[in-house]
Order: sequence, then C-alpha cells, then structure tokens
Amino acid sequence: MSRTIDPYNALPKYYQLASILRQKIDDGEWEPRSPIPSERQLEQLYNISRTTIREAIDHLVRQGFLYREHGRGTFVSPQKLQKGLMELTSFSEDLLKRGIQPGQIILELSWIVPPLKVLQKLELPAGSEVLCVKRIRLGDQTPIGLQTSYLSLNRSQNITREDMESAGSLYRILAEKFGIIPSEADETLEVTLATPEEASMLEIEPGSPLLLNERLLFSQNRTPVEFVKILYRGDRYRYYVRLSR
Amino acid sequence: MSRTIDPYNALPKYYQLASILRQKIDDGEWEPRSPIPSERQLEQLYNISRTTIREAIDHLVRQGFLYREHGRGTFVSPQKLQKGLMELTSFSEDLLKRGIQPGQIILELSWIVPPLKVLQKLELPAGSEVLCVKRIRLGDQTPIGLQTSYLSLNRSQNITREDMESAGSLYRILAEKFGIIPSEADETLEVTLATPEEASMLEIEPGSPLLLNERLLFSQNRTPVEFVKILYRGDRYRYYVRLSR
DNA sequence: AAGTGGTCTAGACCACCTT
DNA sequence: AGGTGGTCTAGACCACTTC
Repeated sequence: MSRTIDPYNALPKYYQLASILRQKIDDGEWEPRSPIPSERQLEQLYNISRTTIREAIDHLVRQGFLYREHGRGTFVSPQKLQKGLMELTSFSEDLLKRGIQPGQIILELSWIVPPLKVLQKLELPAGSEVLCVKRIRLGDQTPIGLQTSYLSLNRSQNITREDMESAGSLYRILAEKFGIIPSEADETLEVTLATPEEASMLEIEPGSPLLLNERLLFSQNRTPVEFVKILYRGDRYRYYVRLSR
Repeated sequence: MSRTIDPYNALPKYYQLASILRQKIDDGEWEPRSPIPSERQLEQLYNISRTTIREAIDHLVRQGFLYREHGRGTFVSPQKLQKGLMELTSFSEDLLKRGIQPGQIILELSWIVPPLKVLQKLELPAGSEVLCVKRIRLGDQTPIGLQTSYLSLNRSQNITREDMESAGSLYRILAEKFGIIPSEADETLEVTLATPEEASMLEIEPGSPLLLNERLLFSQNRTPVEFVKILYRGDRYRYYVRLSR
C-alpha cells in the first residue's frame, strides 16, 4: 500500500511526492542504480502535472538520492554510509548519527566583548558584545572537544543555561526561539598542539595533536550569526564532509 | 548596453538569462542586499515566461549569488572571499586560488593491486589492478603534502608521466582524456603523526603532527573513480570548505 | 519509431509582506 | 490593495538513447 498525494494537505504536492519517493528509496523498494518510473508514468500514477513531478525529482537529485541520464531515465543513487549530505550538522546531531551519545559541560555562558578578529568575522563594530558559550563536548561520557561559540544576537535574545540543557543543541534554540535558520557556513580545519590548560580539560597529555575546526555560520539572509572554534582530540575525532559540484 | 536572450542560440534560455544576471552581479551593477527586478518584471524585460525566469534564478540561488525572501523580493548575496562554493577543488586549483605556486614530484606511477580496503571503497573485486600515483605536492617549491591516488580505470585508459607533467592537474586529465567529470566526493580529515619515512619526504621532524585527508571521488553517474590519501604538513596547510543546506 | 529527460509557454491561484 | 515569491496546470517541441 502506497501513500498518495492529498490535494488538501497544506504541504505542497512536490514535497509530498518527494517524501513518497524518498521513502521507497529508503525502504529499498527500488534497487540502487535501477530506474524509477518515468516522469510521464508518475504523472499518471499520482495525477500531478509533469512540472510538479520534475520539481520533486529535482529536490531528490540535489540531495543525492536520485540521478538523471538524458534519454535513459532517472535512477536511484547507490547510497553510501550517511544519507544526509553536506548538512550543516551541529555537534550533537553529528554524534548521534555516528551512534555516540552526546553530552556537554557548560563552562561559561555570558555576554562579553570578544577578540577583534571575532568581531570582524561577525561583521560587528568594535566594542560590540556577543554571547559567548564555552563547553566541553562529550561522547559517551568522555571529552571529545572543547568548543567556544560567539553568537551575534541582541541583548533581548538571551539564552539561558536551562535552554542549553533542555534543548541540547544550540542550533535548535536558534531556530525555535529566534527563527534563525543556519543556511551556510565557512569552515577551516587545521592541526595544533594542546596547551597544558586545554590538555587538562580534554584529559590528554599537553602537546597532544588536536584538530582545530573554525566555523563562520550564516543565516537565511546571509548574515553572520556565529563564530565557533572547536578543538577536537586527535585520537577521538574524525571530520566528515560530502562535497558536490 | 545589456545583453539579450537569443532564441536561436543553442544554449537554453534559462542559462543565457542566468549568465546575464550573473554578470550584473559580478560587475557590481546591483549592490549586495539590494533587490533585483521582480520575476514579472524580468518576464517583460526579456520576453521569457516566468517558469524559465525562475529556473535561471534557481540556479543562481543554489550557487549562492542570490537569495529570495517570500513576499519581499530576490536579493543579491553579499559575496564573501571565494565565489565558487563547495567546489571539488583539485590540489593545484586549490593552491592557485590561495596565491601559492603549485608543484609536484612524481614518486610513482604504475598499475598495482592496492590494499583490500581501497578496492572495497572503489567497489572493485579482489585482485583488481588500479593506477597508483604517488606524489610530493609542493607549494612555492616547499613540500606541503604527500599524496597517494588510486584510480579505477581500464588498462586501456592509461596516464603517462608526460600527461601528468603537461596537465598538472589529474582531474583535468580525467576530464579531457576520458570524459570523467568528478561530481561528488566523501572526505574525511583527521590528525596523525609523521613516520620517519613520511617526515623525511616532507622535510619535517618525525612525530610532527599531520592532517590526513582521505577522499573518495565519484563521477557523473556516481561510480567511484578515485581514492586518495593526502598527508598535509600541519604547519603549512589549512583545509577550507563551504557548506550549505 | 518510441521512450526518456530537457526546455519552454501562458496562464492560474495561493501565501506573505508592505503601504 | 497591490506587489512579491511559491506552487501548479496542461499543454508543446527538442535532444538523446534504445530498439
């Protein structure tokens, strides 16, 4: 029994169709590299115009679930490990996907005037205050990383320790409390060595190699929202990303 | 004087329009964050149907040159550093963008049976031969990284030292000689320490921290084409990536 | 020749924002 | 109310692949 399109549903038809197709892919109803029904067939099957069919397929192609070959058909992508491609993942979402229990110890949560370099990245005038969140990130109860976030918010948009503890994910708070949806980010990764202070918080030897991840996050309208530095233990973390043209 | 759409041009109209809009953005004719003409206005201006207009705009939105706000308009994105987002950059393209002169020393170029783990990633049966390319990568004449590529090719699709030296970029050879266009890649980054052998080739001390980048590259039809391991000197390389939803 | 995806038209109505 | 982008229709012709 297959779901159908409900014209009275608030969700757009192309979106409903994309969900249906997506499910058939996830369920393995269609084999990898095998063709899905042609656009004309889908038109008949779901009683939707071809333009709308194509819009649904476009979404799935962009997300990497399907690929098209001109004159031949549309095919199911052979799915690799993760299905979420290039998602802007928060630390907690990221770990959950890998089957590790995320946790955190909040070291600091206060309004400060950050280093000038940070203000420049956030495109704020000198002397501006930002919300600074310092946390030790845990995976299965053991330290994995040391994270410092600088958030470009109004003083009225405050985040409390309670918010942090109940939501877990900072990005969920940004979305649900302030309607800020991360849409793009510039990231850099490099190697550094742990200072004695960092080492003690991460429970490793001073001088151990660390993976330093810096991220500048932009919201829907391309305004910088957050600058983050995360120091990962070299022995416990591997950064993963999927790129596409 | 503005370009117009030529209906007899082989290029699709949405593509021609996207180029025109793109140029106006690049030339600074439209300020960042200012609205471009509405879709109905563009319909009149270029005598193209709205569907086609939207297709052109869709492309530019996906590439990050424009953003839409429902009920308000379509706006020019404030461009950051690089304009190419999330591109699958080859090492040489990558360095050139940063203003560093790329170079290479080819250590090895031969057909071998690689480790099983590599064959699995390339989805090849045990015992298959692949083309193995080992290179020291240089930036301004100094070693930056140690790169080992395993290429899934037919024995008829050979690459010679002359190819490598004249083209510089491996990806250019794949594209021009075999019509293989990289379209997606899974990358991981982690920290390791240099073995004595690696250290001598990179001209650093044994035990120095390195950034290990592994990449599995897929072609148009999502077939694995190449598996690469690159060991970067921790003191000379920073990995950069732009992510988007 | 028949089937597939790629491009395009000329409409329509809706949801959202501004005035 | 009027303008904007968001969704949708029912067609059409073209380019490419397969038989």
